[in-house]
Amino acid sequence: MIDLKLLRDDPDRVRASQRVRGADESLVDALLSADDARRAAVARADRLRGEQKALSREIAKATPEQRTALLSRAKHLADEVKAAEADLAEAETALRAAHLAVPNVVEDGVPPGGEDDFVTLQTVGKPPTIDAPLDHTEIGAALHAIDTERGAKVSGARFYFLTGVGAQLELALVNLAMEQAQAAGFVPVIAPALVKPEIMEGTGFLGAHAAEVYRLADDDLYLVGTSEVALAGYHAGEILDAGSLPLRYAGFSSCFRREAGSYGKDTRGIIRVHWFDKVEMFSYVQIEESRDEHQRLLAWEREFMDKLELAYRVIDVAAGDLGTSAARKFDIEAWFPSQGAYRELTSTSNCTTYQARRLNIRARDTSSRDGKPAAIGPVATLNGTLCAVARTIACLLDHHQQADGSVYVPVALRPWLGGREVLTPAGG
RNA sequence: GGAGGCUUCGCCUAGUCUGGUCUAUGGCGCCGCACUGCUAAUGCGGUUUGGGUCUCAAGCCCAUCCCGGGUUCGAAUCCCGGAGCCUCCGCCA
Repeated sequence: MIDLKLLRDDPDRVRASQRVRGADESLVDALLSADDARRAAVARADRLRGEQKALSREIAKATPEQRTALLSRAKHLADEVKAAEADLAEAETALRAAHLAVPNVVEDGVPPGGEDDFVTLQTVGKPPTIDAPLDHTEIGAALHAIDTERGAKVSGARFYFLTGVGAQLELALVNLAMEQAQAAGFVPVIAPALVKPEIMEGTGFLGAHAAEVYRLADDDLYLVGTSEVALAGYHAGEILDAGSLPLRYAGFSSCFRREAGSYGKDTRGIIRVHWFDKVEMFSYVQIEESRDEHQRLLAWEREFMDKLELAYRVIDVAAGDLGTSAARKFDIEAWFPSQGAYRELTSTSNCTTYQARRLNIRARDTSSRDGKPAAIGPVATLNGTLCAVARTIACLLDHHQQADGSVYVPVALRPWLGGREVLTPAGG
């Protein structure tokens, strides 16, 4: 949810944000009038409740003779209070709906436009040149590392088994990612993959992308599409000590996505699947720190790409392609030789205070008190992929394939793969 | 899955039976001030959170006793539903 105070003080800024997103500007005015309506309803309900309180105090002190007269007045007033409270509840519901409909205000400098209007910030490394490259499905099959046929037999389309060196690769990547995160000061976390509706809603995944999310109807729980959800919910409803910020967590969990509406896209292999494991970075920081933290998350993502010895580019995602919660987003896209294209491997978003407002996560600043009450305000939350395992494996096999059918193993991964420098097809 | 107990403003706690200055008690912690020639002791004051109003300062007002309903002029207190925690039984990796 955006800051209503900002909206009242500077509605044009919010309108401008809607414009670069290609979103509906009239939502801003709808929110403004819903805000006015709620405040009017609050004023009226508060006034009536005040009268009611005063009157009921009189009744408590009144003599039995006075009481009868006061009671009839009080009964009438109670009806009015009830009606005013009903109006207020309605106004609050309307405000919340209007509030949720407005996405985060984009950061200055975000490229305007849609999916294809990203700006490439940096290109790193040289894409390998291989004649007639195989794709990761073929390589994975030859290595007996990826079995999508049996994945389909057991669980359906977009499921897979990682076997042998494929399973080892997952563990190697997770270990490498967790080791790097811990060295950078992240608290390692194994997070639940099932969450309650209010947490899923608070992180913004039940809005426009609700169809992407698996729901367990019998238990009213949702399967997370990323551990961002659990890591954001971790401090929901809490007031953090500002002195303890930044708080950084590296969460490992399975991720589940229905991939509704992506039929026919990446149907081969494990680039786009219903389930995969992921190591996700998540930071809670003061709002003034959020831009710098975003750069740090990007730097840690790049560090990981460098360890995997991949050629990649960093893109500044255009406003229209940002999620609801994000004020800015950087993606890292690595080179897939078999596709002759850069494909997204990681993504980092600065959600500023938008997500924290929804989840009611605040910080108390006790540093500059001088007898004054401590300042309390929402924190900024940021997230970034460190390693989305399945897609990263797909990229590694594709990117590091050799002419002889073997796959080069990046130096950083070798300690977890028995020191192997190449992966060789069985029997080849 | 079955039975019982518990949930109060950071933590602990009084209050719930018997509805009305509960405008929520006390302790700890924390903040400020005073005093003693030092951050210890003592004394005094302050200390939930959100919202409304406003010369966005003080003040005033409203809400908030796990959550949601209900009864009532009036609910921390009574009734119904739900959540979480604990104990025991059952089941289970």
